[in-house]
Amino acid sequence: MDRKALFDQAVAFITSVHQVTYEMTKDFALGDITPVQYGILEYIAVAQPVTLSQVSDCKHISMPNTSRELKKLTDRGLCEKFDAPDDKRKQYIRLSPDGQAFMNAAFGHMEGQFRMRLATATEEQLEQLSAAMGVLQASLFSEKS
Amino acid sequence: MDRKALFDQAVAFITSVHQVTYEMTKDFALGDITPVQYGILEYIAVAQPVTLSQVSDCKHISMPNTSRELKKLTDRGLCEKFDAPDDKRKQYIRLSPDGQAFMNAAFGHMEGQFRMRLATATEEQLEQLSAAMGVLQASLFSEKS
DNA sequence: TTGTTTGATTATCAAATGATAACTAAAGAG
DNA sequence: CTCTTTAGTTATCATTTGATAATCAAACAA
Repeated sequence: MDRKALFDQAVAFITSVHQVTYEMTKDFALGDITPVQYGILEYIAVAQPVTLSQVSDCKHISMPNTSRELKKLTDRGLCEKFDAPDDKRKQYIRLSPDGQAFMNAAFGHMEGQFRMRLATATEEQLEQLSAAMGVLQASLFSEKS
Repeated sequence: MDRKALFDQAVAFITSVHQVTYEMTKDFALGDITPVQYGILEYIAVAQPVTLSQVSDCKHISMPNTSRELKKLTDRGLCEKFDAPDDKRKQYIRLSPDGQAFMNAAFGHMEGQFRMRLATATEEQLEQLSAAMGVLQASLFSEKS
């Protein structure tokens, strides 16, 4: 198989994923939440409870900046910090009820877009889709390295 | 098929794609080119020649800001503007030789990462991969809407 | 115990990005 | 020929984001 052609296909594919992700999320009102803050909330939503260091590592934001943004978010009542029982240096973070509601709305919006895109798909096509994502995530887009 | 589960899988998948894309590109030296500027160059590379308006539309940057960033890039000798023969209002943009060299290096780096990830894959797996990307791009990540 | 590492905070600064208004010139519509 | 729209530019401003230094307390290692 032609690896160069496969690479070109992968570039086009990645571009499409980014493009479609943008289109599926752009018309959700962030209010006064900045894109970076939204990314943090999204990460907390799927991984909570998390420490500040985890947010810093996973979202590639320096600790001082992570601390700053997270302070803003807690001040706005979207998430809560609580001490780790084992290590008094650590702080865990989770979404507050307001934060949960916000993220539920965000994910709900995304899911709506998602369903629209797949509205006309047959059962068989959905199975194919799931299988295709499985294949890709097991190989090209695995995060083990 | 459970659509909610499929949605969750899609969210995880999209996250992985973004994550891996970041990891494949992060250690390429941008020099004094900013991320937004890099995105513009990448777009020009695959779509050249393009007008300013096209860049603005596709990269979701307002015309004034597109004009500003493109001016910086042409000043640095990475791309060139030339008048459209048919419409004197339009300006086409293409990469300069330096810009081409830069983007060749960038794509070369990405391709290296890409090959590393697929180094142990069998011929059959590569075929599967290509097919999987085809399936996804034809359904979930099509950009027709 | 002393020194070092880790987790987090605050303060400050610089740079990148986004937004808006005002403007020019060419093209197109009536 | 006007009027409007399109393509692009310049200038300016606010905000967001990234980067760095200095600090603190707890944990850990010698």
